[in-house]
Amino acid sequence: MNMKYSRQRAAILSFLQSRRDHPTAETVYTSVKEAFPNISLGTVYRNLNQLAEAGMIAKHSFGVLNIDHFDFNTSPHYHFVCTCCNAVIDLPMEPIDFAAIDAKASEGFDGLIEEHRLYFCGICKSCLDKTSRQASYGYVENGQAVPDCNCFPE
Amino acid sequence: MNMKYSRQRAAILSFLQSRRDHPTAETVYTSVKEAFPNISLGTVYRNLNQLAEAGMIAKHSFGVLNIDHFDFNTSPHYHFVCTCCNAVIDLPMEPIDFAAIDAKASEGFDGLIEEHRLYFCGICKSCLDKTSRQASYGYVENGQAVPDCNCFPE
DNA sequence: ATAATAACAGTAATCATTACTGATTTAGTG
DNA sequence: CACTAAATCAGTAATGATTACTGTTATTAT
Repeated sequence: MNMKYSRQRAAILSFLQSRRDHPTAETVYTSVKEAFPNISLGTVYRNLNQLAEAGMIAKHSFGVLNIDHFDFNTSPHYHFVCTCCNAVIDLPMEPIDFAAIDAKASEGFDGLIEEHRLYFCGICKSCLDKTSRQASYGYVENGQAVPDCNCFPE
Repeated sequence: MNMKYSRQRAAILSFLQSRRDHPTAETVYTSVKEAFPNISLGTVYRNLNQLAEAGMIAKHSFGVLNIDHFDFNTSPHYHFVCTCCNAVIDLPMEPIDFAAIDAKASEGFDGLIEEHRLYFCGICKSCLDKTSRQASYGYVENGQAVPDCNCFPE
């Protein structure tokens, strides 16, 4: 199954390259639609999956989210997911040396461990700011400030 | 919102308690249906979510799988997901001390990291066995044994 | 140019999960 | 024990992300 060139796929890849956040298929669709008004969401999904399959982009499926995110950056790095606005943000940390942990996991387990998946959850800067701003204006529920976040609407 | 007793919820919880694997809502449904033929899948989902919300069970959403798994065991432990048969298996390892790693993740990041999610992927014992058995019988594709696994059909 | 086939747009289907609705259970009170 | 409020139920419809299908168009090698 050879990969043939297509203008749509090129546009999708180029859009991904231009972004540092981790767009969803829907976001890619909305953007690429500007240059290709007839492009269909299925085409976007198919191409994103092909590109991921070919190792040219990364597809991230976080359990806390029910939507896939795509990343032009395929080098190993870790992600943070904001449980408030669902933003996916790169963590500026060195790759962790997981050798010891993987070894530990393999002990007493008779299957073959091939990889691990790790990500971090919490509240991003924008949501923290919004939360305190709202708290100071009285948007408080049950004694806790209630963030009504859509900091990075996607 | 008080939690009122219900026979259905009791049966769901008791079923979960009886299992060491990590059943899906569908599996719970199929089993509890034997005692409650009229129970509906929606009821199972609602109760599983309620129980998870109350901290009585755990709900695990792994990115590699597109289906939730439920666990009576709420104590901290790590999981292994077989990418071949999709089984979810407890790893018999001590809880990892993540303090240093969490601290590292927080460095240079201006959001609030509240938790991390970690799990391991690979091939479970049953699938490994099946693979080698198939390989010896010639079920080989592209030079690699192709596991056709459904070891733990769920 | 032509022919083979990958890719397309458009649309329908899938699958896990959630939301809605009117009937039934539960649990506290007199 | 009756009664009432509210949680829960069964059944069904809706949702939302993703994939599959189909007939047409674009790409690429000969």
